[in-house]
Amino acid sequence: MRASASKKPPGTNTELKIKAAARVVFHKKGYAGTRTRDIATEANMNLALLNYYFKSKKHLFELVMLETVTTFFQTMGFVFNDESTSLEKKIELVAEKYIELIMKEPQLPLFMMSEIRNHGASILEKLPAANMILNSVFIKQFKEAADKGKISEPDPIHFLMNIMGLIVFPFISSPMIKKIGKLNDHQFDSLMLYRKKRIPVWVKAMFK
Amino acid sequence: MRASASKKPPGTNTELKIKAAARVVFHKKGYAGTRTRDIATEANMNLALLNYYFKSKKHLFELVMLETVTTFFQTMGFVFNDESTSLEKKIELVAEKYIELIMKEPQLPLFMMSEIRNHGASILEKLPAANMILNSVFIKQFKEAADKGKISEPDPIHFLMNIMGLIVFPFISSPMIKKIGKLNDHQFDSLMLYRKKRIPVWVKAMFK
DNA sequence: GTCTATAACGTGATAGAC
DNA sequence: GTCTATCACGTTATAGAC
Repeated sequence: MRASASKKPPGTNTELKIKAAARVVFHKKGYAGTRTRDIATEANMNLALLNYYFKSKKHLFELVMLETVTTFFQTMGFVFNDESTSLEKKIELVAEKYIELIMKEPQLPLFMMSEIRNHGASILEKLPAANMILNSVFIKQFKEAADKGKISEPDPIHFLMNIMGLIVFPFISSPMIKKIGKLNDHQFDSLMLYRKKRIPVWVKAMFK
Repeated sequence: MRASASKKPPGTNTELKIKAAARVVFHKKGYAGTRTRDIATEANMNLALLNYYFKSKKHLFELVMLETVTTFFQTMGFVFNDESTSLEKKIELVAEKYIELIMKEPQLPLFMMSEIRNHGASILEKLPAANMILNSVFIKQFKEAADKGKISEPDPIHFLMNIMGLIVFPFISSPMIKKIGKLNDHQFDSLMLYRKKRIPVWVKAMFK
């Protein structure tokens, strides 16, 4: 006999299954490209259940989107606001955490970028991501290093763009990369694991 | 009195207008997100004309897509296969040409990546892009430099990913970048112009 | 070639039985 | 809570007049 163990209501089982299926399909096909029927099928559920648990396709999408974007920025937030790690260590951790995250969910970056372009402002408004980053320990450490002349580029926005570009771009362009490099999925993953170690080295060299 | 100047039939005027409108709308909203009515409106045309000149939405899309992808890779092809320029010069030219191209059409990279993910293989099969790059003068020069120990990373695929990541990622993530950096459109463009000069420097430092 | 009207179909959502 | 059947609507595509 199982006691009702959790403190917060986790939602029913079917509700969770639907949301998980929605995540998979939305991430793969985007909002405009997914059919609610695809989600139902992916969840092994009836179509009517989608509208019973979640009012509409739009509402379900917004739930998924918010969770996805939150996850993405939290990964950065945890690393960037750790008082106990150095600037160099933070670069290593960001590369490590993001490459691990995206290897588990390769669709994530392209999904986020596409849908933010389409549904734009409204998504980003809901998140305190901008200030979370601007006021982070990371930025403070970066500016200190820049003031001491240890960094050749004073604007941290380039630092951020470069790190994230090196991490994220290969995943976004993976079909092309695989084609050009004549790589299968496994070989592509190996390259990304290799980059996990090399990106911090490259970044340090760039800004030295 | 205008002579019929061109050698190849350019298509009628309305046909070209429709295709131009289709490019704009498809680039902005993607295949699944665009309505044929949107294209007709953008072109100031009647909806029926779309199907008269181009058989279907899908067919029109494939024309646009092929032209877009071709343009994208040709930009790389011209630079990479110039026998008269050095490896270093090629890096400068790629950064310059792509940043200029994408500043004129900011939707281009995200459109390409998204639609290649969806309609996948079929698009890339039509292009000899992979071999064009692999057999390029650029790759030859890269390998020569690597053999002489002038480059710390022997696999050119990382070189390519890094250059393109530094160039393309900021555009793909521009809504986030603008939010995080509290930038307006003009300030964002200034950053990209700055990067046009800096990316070659960064790339050289990375692989030295 | 261009237009209006409409057919044919797909999709989001709901009613109502169980 | 779950299912089947169906509605209401938007969208692509075409028929047919001009």
